[in-house]
Amino acid sequence: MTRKKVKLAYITNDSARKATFKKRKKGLMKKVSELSTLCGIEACAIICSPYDAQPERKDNREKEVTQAMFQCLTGKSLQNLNLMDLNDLGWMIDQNLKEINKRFGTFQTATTSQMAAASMAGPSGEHASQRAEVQTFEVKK
Amino acid sequence: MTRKKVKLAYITNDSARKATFKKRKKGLMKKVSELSTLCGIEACAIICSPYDAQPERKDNREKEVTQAMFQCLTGKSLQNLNLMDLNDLGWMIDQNLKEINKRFGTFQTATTSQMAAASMAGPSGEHASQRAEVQTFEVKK
DNA sequence: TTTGCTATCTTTAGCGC
DNA sequence: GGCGCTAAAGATAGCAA
Repeated sequence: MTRKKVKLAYITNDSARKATFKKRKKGLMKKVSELSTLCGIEACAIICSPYDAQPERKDNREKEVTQAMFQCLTGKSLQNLNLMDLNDLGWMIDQNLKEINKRFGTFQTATTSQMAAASMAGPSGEHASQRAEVQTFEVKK
Repeated sequence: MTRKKVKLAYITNDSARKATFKKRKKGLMKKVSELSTLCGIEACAIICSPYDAQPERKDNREKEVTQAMFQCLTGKSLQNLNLMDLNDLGWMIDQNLKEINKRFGTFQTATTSQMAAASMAGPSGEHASQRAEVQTFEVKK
């Protein structure tokens, strides 16, 4: 039982990697929660994971998604957002910022838009199926 | 040496709380890093902290800041952003979104803007001195 | 596949400097 | 204030069912 000390390298075995991911994600969530409670601060972890894939959902969730996003960035009320889905977050941000950029070429978020669109588009538009949770929140790749 | 088991509650003693914060933040960063390496995923932690305050810096850092923000949200290249400053992140988002809202009352980010502005403004505009790091990144309150 | 177990490894609270 | 130490508490790899 737990003979080896951890070799800090990518776990090539699929099931072993997923098992470790699940255990360590749980532990990480607990750590984040404890740090928040003990020190009276807000904290969250963002984990971009290939797991927890779901069928696409394209319904309108902009309000929930953006609220979660900004609560995360501003560190407020994260405890209330546990496990909230952030499906299509990437797609939404991408579309919003492309729209902003299109209408405001000289607006100060123009570089943001371009950069975000570039970083999120990827080679094959895989941003359309992102999925996430807050505290600890995951983004489906 | 470590006689008590942790009482999961706010540590009222100032120096003890800060000491615990520092130790646990370090541990959390290590956990995040390990999870990322072992499972081949991108991850970051966002810690909103009252510590590490700095004199205000108002220079133009929008590009860096927004790049870090979106890399964080999209889970790309986080390893390259270790300890990058995100000074004035909150202020910038606030201003950007207020501007967007002002020009696009019916734009789909309008609710985002209002919510974000409300949540970040606070009672006394303290968002002007935010400071942050990525992986694990902190936001000065 | 998931759940439970636990020996072993890792983190960290409490101290002394 | 910070750093180093140590033992208790906590996390988890490997296995069983």
